[in-house]
Amino acid sequence: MLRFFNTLTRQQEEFHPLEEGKVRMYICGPTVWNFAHIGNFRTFVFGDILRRYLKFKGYDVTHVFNLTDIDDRIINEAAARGISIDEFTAPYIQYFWEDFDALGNERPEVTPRATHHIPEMIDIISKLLENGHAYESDGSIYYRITAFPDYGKLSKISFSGNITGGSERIDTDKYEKEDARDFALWKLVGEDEAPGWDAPFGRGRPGWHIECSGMAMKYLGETLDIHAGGQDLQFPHHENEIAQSEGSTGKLFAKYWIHSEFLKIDDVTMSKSKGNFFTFRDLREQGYSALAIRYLLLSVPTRKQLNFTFEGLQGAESTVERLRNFRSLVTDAKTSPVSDLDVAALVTKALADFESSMDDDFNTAAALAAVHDLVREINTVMAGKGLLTSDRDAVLEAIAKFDSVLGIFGEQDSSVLDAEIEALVEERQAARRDRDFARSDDLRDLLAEKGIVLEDTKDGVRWKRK
RNA sequence: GGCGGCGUAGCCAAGUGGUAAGGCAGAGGUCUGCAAAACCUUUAUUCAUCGGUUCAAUUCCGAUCGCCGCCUCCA
Repeated sequence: MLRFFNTLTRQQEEFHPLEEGKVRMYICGPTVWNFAHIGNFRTFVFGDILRRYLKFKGYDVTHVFNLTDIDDRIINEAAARGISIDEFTAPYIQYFWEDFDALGNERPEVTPRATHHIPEMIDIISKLLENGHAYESDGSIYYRITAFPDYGKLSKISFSGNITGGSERIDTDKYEKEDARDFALWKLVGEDEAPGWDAPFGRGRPGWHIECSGMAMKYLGETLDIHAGGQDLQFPHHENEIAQSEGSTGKLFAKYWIHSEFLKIDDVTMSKSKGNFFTFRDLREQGYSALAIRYLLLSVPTRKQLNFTFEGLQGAESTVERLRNFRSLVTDAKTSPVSDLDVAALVTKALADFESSMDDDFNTAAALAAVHDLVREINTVMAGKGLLTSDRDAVLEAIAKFDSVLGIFGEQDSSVLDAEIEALVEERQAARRDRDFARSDDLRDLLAEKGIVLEDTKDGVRWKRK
């Protein structure tokens, strides 16, 4: 049974079964023209782990991932250049997906553009106006928080001494709102002064929370199973989504909320405002592999902050290499009629440990420990008497299962070398047989330059791509 | 001011009321022409500090110190 611990809302104090073997999940992505930094991608990698694991458990997953394009800067900039919003955002979106794919993430089923869903947003706002959860003021539409007593249930924010009262950040006179906490659903823009969309309640632009309610409910229904995103979105974004959605439907909006914690760089939180952020591509350009970056990002459970260090990234590089070596060693393992250990039992235990760890609120650190335990145990068996044929197949199957969730083993190297390389390997083998080690070492260096690393074993030469 | 999180070996870290997973790095060894890979051994009498509860606390409670976040565009 899948359990989601560390529940954040009153709704989650009891377990909501995921019905009908189906999971509908929604993740808030970044604004498209921001260059998502590596901390952003932690959230997206976890979203990917989440959907992969649910599929592993046999659920049919529908995953909606929103890269938002409703942003005043985008709308204004596109208008200033005389191009459509889609034309303006296309290169940014492409750039994002390149990184997303390179990190080994599966594409979500639905990746909607907010600007293509204005009617859905208008529909929700109209309902909220009808049932008294929203009001018009000075041409704009605001959400009436006093009409939604549950407001604050997700973030457990109490407004007793908070925003309504003494916060210096809110200038209550600046807004024509009934209550300082009320937030904009629809922002009026003048007839010709700026780009906007026509609505029954006037020409304007959506507020920055309504898009997620609109798209989530359009594609996933009025009640979602899982809603995820970065921790910083919990308040106010997700709180406001709940208010909008539940205010308009009267139904539970999301059964589970999962918030990814921030990334720290040498114990300082990475953020745009601090300017201490770097992107996935920065790390790639420094020579780190996508697999190692992915490994590092998922090596700490998503609800805890991860302290990102280059020492740690280098360590992840070594770890990923060890995992890849392991799969390669098992694939090529010479089978033996006898074995030192009950490998079938080890595999069964590793799979069980992996699954129970993941079931426990997606404890990836513990799940990885199960993988590493099996790797060490099987390496020991291979270093001893060897693997039974059936055991080798069982181990390879287990690796495939682990990796269907984690995606950290990467592609398996092609088993075919091109003829030129093949000839060089043969030549080196001949030199070794003749004990011409100088020649043999030269050839090994030459192959290394061509990206082929050789390892001599008692069963012959092994090679892998660097 | 309101709300929340964290402090475990050189580094990244899991975890539990009964006495510390895993990875990286380090040291020694096995194997090897060398290298690489792999294996074995080893690295926290201790989980920020001080109290309390308990037969027993790293794990519960309280206090203290330190660090981080949300409340404001960022995942």
